[in-house]
Amino acid sequence: MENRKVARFFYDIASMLEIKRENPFRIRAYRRAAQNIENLADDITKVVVAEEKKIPGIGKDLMQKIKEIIDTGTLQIYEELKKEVPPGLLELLAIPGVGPRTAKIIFDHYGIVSLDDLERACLAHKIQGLPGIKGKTEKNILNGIQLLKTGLERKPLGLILPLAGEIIEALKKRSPVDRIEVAGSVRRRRETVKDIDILVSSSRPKRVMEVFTNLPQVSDVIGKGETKSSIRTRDGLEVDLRVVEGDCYGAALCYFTGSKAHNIRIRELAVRRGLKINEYGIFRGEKRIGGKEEREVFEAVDLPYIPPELREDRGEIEAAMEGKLPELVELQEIKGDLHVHSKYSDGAATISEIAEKARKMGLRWVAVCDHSPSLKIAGGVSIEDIRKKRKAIDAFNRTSSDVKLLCGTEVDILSDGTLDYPDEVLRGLDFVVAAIHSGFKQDQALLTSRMVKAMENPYVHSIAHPTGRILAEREAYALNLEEIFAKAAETGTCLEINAYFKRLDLSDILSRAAKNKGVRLTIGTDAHILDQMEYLNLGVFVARRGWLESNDVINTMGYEDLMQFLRKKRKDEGKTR
DNA sequence: GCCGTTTTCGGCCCGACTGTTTTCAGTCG
Repeated sequence: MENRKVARFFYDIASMLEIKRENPFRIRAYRRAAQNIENLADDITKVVVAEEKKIPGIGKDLMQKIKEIIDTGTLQIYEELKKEVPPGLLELLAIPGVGPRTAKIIFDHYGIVSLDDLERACLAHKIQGLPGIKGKTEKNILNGIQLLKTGLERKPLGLILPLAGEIIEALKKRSPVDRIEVAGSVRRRRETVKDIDILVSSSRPKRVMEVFTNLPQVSDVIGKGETKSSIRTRDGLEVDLRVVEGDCYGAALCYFTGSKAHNIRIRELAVRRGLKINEYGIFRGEKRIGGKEEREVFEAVDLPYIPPELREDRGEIEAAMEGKLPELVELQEIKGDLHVHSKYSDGAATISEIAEKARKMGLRWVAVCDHSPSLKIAGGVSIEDIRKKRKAIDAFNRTSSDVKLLCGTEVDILSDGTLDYPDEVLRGLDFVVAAIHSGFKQDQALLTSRMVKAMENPYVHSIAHPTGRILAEREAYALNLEEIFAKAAETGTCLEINAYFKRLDLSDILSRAAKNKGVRLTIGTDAHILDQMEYLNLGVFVARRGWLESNDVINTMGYEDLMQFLRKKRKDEGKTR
């Protein structure tokens, strides 16, 4: 999508203006615009052409600049700024502890524009002695560079949640906490997170800090104070703990949950009402008028409660004002998993083990989707074996009343867009999810046409991991998503939210875009071992962050309704054929 | 540069911490 490219221009302009010490509010305007463009569910190019939708934070001037980027591929003001502020200088801003002021001073004196050059200069002690910089700052810069190099990168939520849970349980058990919750991006369920924020209320904060900094998971104590301590875990993750008084727990929870952009909007609303909101409560003048519960913060600015997953300033404030917040799908509403592998292909579990696991998780049905023959490396199921699987699943279903299995497949979309099983075979299956596993490097038109062709098949119910991206490993393949969404809506094909912790594909933003185009979503864990079925919650988090309601997600259907729904596409297609 | 249930001009979120400072600037979340 173009959105990220356009946003990049504005982010860079903001940084360059910052280095030039321009008007801070102008800088903020560029940043906010960049963020809003990045978070836009629709293609910015289309929005600009249509001119019907107002993007918050983008007025006449910035709209003109977006047009310029789309038309010419660049921006005049950007090119001019680049002459004054070399792009390399922006890299230095990525170092924790180095802001625009420090970067500028270093550049002005030594012309340094790269991490390596700055590291050498620090080691040679050439940085201390510059105006406002002494030994300690120099050392901090070095630490910052080190941190940046050794991976300050974000980690997948799925890996972090269990750790956050462990720490919270340990604190509950061993220290005098009254209330305790995870905050920050973990609470907002972002797909990746940089650190874990935990909020506690306690009458004995010192004791809580003591226990926290001595947990077995701790490798270093970064800082330890009365109200805030930070540690690094053995796998290099930073965990911040904050302790507040019970009376301001709600205000603090809001504050530490963020996002920052969301908080700013809420506080702006407070200012207009003559109020002040901070982490210590809600204030009218000097007088505290609330803050014990999170709900009070929203009430103070005349808004309904906004779930943490929506707090990204992606339109949730406006929606809340108009009473149009979505009723987000809940984990408890999910009746089954639409993508699990069994021993028939490369999964580790038998169908009865899968059903037993589903039973334990409180699910009512599971679609067992094994690979098709061309995916030899994953033990693709031959046509002969698929008949055996059909019989085994039918036999299982006859004896099981509480959990049902669907005989499914994850059929390969071959490089010419045909499917890896003939229609006669697909017709005999309950659920068909189609996926691209080869030819990732094909050009956009070809990849898109493969997927479109698959969706036109009346037996294909959903497309697995539609963009192919893998967090921190592989970019999405080149697809025309506008076309994919339109075709999905037209043919009644669903798109998958793959809940495997490294995929989460579709993403939150794309799920929302798909929904807006009239597409329904399926959630599948893509589990290859039983434990991975528990990633189902990650899929729900993506759905919630994508503003999806229960009706948008097929997994909320009971078994009978689901089977009826799955048969429907075939009939509808049959009519038009 | 945006934006308006006090405003089309004059505002624009809030506080903590750190390092460098004799009262504050820079950075961060």
